[in-house]
Amino acid sequence: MGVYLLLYLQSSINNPFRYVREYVAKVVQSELRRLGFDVDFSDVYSTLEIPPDESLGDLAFPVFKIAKKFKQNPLTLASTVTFNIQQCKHVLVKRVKAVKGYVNFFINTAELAKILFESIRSLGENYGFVKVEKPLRIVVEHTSANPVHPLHIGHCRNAIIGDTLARLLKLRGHKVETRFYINDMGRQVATLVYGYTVLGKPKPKGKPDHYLGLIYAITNTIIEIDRLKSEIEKCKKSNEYEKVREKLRELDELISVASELRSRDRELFDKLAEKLKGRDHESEISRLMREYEFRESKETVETFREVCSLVIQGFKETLSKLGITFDKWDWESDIAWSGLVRKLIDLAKSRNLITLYKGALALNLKDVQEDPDVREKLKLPSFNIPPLILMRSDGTTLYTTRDVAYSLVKFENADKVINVIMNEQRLEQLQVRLALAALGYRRQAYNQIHYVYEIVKLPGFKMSGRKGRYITMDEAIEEAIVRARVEVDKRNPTLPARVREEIAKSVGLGALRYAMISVSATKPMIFEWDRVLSLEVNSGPYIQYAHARAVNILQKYGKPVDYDRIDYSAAEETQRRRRLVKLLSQMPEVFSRAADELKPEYIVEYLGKVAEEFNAFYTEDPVIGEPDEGKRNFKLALVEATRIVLRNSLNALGITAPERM
RNA sequence: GGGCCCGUAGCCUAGCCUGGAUAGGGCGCCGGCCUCCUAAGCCGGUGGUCCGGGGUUCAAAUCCCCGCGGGCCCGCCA
Repeated sequence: MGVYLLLYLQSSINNPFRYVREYVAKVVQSELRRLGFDVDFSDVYSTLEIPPDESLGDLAFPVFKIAKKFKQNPLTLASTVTFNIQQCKHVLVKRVKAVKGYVNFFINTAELAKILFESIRSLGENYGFVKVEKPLRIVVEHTSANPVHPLHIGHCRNAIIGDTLARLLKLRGHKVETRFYINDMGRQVATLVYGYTVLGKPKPKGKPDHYLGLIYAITNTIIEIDRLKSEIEKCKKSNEYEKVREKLRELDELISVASELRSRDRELFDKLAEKLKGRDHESEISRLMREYEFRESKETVETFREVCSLVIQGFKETLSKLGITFDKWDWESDIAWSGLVRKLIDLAKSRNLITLYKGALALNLKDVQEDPDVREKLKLPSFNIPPLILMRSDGTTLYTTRDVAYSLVKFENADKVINVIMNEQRLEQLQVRLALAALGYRRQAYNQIHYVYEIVKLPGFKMSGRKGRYITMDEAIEEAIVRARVEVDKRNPTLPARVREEIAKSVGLGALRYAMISVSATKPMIFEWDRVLSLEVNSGPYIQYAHARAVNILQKYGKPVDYDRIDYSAAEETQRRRRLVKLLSQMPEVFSRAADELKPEYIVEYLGKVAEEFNAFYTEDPVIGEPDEGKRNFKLALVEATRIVLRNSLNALGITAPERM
């Protein structure tokens, strides 16, 4: 028992269910050892599982592996172990039963409840957030949308995933830094600058990112149309009619895009079309890019910065509505201007890694791909990744090259870097890591995680910033709040307007955040208002509602819970109470796994279960009306524990827990 | 052509990494429950070739191989 006591002191107070596992694992291990089977504690611990049906038990040890290892009949072994365990008394174990090769344990829930309540009482708003022993410095780069249009619902998924990961890691005890990469050197920003300049740099009407986004989409579409038209002429001259037909179809599509855009702001569209007429777009945009990268023109530099700053101002406004902020905003151009990109190219030269690919300066990735250590650590696919082109013929650099440099910047003060970037960029992200490895930056190559998420589609089509076809994040947020407000007004017409508005915000934003992480990131998502902004079961509001009910009971009761007069036998009286006690004790485990494996959806799933159990408990087991004082105190403590678990878990996901709704 | 991701009831989704006991939820549909802590709720019913076929294993939704369907990538774009 001395060992158990020690374990109790170590882990029970902040992680009740883990303590139960350790306790049971210890019991199993010592029985097996007594029988002459030498097994590791950690093996037994990790083999324990929760039975599919609680009538089988609360925790189970399948003996199959061990039976095989020691050449025993699994059924007999399970029975023997069970019989032996039954010979001693174990505080936390109520009953043991052997079933078809499993040793099934029934937990003494009254004892578990004691530990749980003690933990809740002493930790309160920190309950569940178990810290890692060795904190890491972790950078989470996310959102990083091109500063040429407003954030749309695709970025919304990215932002919410990234922000949630950062929250989890921070609560886990890591030192987290969030970063936004401002991709201001690409062709896209140059295109916007081009359109913005020919218009005479107009002052934005309305939200700047929305206004500039429209200018960008119009400029881009007109350029594309002009390009297609000249290509069609070329093909006609060379009698390539198949191609002509194909391009005409493309042109048709673009013209309908143009008409959509024109209907959004006729005056702006016509003016832009007028100003762009007859210009050589390609060479003007290339000139702008050159002038910016090499800082050849002060005016160009200022215009690029001005345009990006305006859009970013819009980003910040949007993100702040969801409570998302960044520690650092990194300008791609700053990295290029710092000379770091140049240094990397020199490094590649000195290491003899430069090759010519398609006539351009490129990084040889052949040797690094053959390194078995690299192959394994980077999980390389079984095909050859061609050399990475570092520079255009005109001497300007490319996105991927600058991204390699940016990786080094992110790693300056970090042990690990997590990039939340869509699936489309998988190969590019792999190339970055491969390039890092080739250049000798193994630490960076191996500790950079590409956190992949799939794009968000609209029911009919794919969103496109270039075509101006998107649902903006601002619209989504607004709509979410509006929908929630309708419900709040219906249910609580007597509350002051200010309070109703606050609840509507909490519920609407909660629904949005919950929906965005309740689907695994690698699954494509189709955005439908009714699904994303659901206010029903298995939604953010469902969880919040359970929380509000818990708060309501405690408020109605009006006094603090009396933990000294609890009749713990109440814990064993109903299945519902047992389940709640077990579930609530599991929060620390669930949270830790979610943070360590970067899977916030574990918490979503867990919250669903807790809310469901609590709602059922709420309807079938009156708390305040309980006549027996000891039992009433038990129930009150259970409600308090539920309240804290729900609130803490919601907060970990960036969702607020309203006290009433 | 090559590579990566996804495929679980009419629809959405968990479980897959680390194989275990009758595959969990939700939406929808059908039927019940507010003189009692907020019905954004609860209870019951309906609905499954876990894409298909092989293999490994005492045991496969889960691991391996071969296919099928959908998405994405393979640019001196980002």
